[in-house]
Amino acid sequence: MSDLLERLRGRGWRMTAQRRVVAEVLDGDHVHLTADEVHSRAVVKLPEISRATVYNTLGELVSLGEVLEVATDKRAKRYDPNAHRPHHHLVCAQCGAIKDVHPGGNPLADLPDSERFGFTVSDVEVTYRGVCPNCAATTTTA
Amino acid sequence: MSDLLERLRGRGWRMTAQRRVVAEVLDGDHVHLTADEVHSRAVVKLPEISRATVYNTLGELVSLGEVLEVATDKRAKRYDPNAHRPHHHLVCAQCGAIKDVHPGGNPLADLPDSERFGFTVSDVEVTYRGVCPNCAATTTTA
DNA sequence: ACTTGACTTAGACCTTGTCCATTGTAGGAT
DNA sequence: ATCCTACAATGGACAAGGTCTAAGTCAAGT
Ligand SMILES: [Mn+2]
Ligand SMILES: [Mn+2]
Ligand SMILES: [Zn+2]
Ligand SMILES: [Zn+2]
Repeated sequence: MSDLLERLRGRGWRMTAQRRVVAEVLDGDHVHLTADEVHSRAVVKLPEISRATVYNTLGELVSLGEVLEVATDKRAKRYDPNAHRPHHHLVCAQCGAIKDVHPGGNPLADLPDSERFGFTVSDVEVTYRGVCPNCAATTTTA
Repeated sequence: MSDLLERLRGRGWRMTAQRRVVAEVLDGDHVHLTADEVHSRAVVKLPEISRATVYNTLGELVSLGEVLEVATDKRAKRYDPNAHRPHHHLVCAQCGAIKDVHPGGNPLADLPDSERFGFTVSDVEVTYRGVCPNCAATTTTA
């Protein structure tokens, strides 16, 4: 993640304790936190950080292309630091757990011209849904 | 759509003017309205229908499997009466227009076991994004 | 026609997210 | 080392989408 901070400084980003903390919270694999989750975790490290700053910083990271917005459920947006490797998502329908996945195939090629309604199609987003091992175990035991 | 109303009555649904109007508003192809859009249109036919009733009725239609919730943008949920023919969506990134599409291929088969993290994967949702003919024309002219 | 439980209503309330005026500060200039 | 100032942070108001409740209404079985 210091990679990220270096790159941002290079882009003229003013480095502040708040921004550092947000970047730290977003470190890791399969991380897809809501803005409020980012805020809760940031508060542990920097008690006075405000909600507005978290939203601002996430918004900037998104515009800079360093973080992705993901909308897997129909509630809050989630923020995904894995922006440099294209991927899709696998979501547990019960607990909401989200994994990054890299399916084979080319879904764009699977959309015939007759199904394009004259659109210029540039992008496709795939969301797999199922039940995670954890939830499966809990349900069968109960 | 009277098919739908018959089926619902058969399931013990009490038939009211409000429910009839909501069902009417949701008739047609490529229909993906937000709850508030449903409400505005319903009000034209039945001026005193309330927002709460629209939300209640949509929620019931979703539980009954007669209407789908679609979250193509990150704002309001959209309600889709085309629940009996599985399909995916093609969305205009500029104006938000949504078309129902039926791609070939089998995205489920494209997710290798090594990318399933022990999940039982049961469903996949594909969203294509692009620019609709209308928006393309407007942009090139301007 | 009567009865009753399901349905509808208005509005309070919640969550997520944005906006703004004010206060604070990072980092270059001296 | 200190000063300066443009940029950043803050808290609170605001807005949109959505949920919940208490009270009134009505569809439909008898
Ligand atoms: Mn991801
Ligand atoms: Mn549809
Ligand atoms: Zn789970
Ligand atoms: Zn368009």
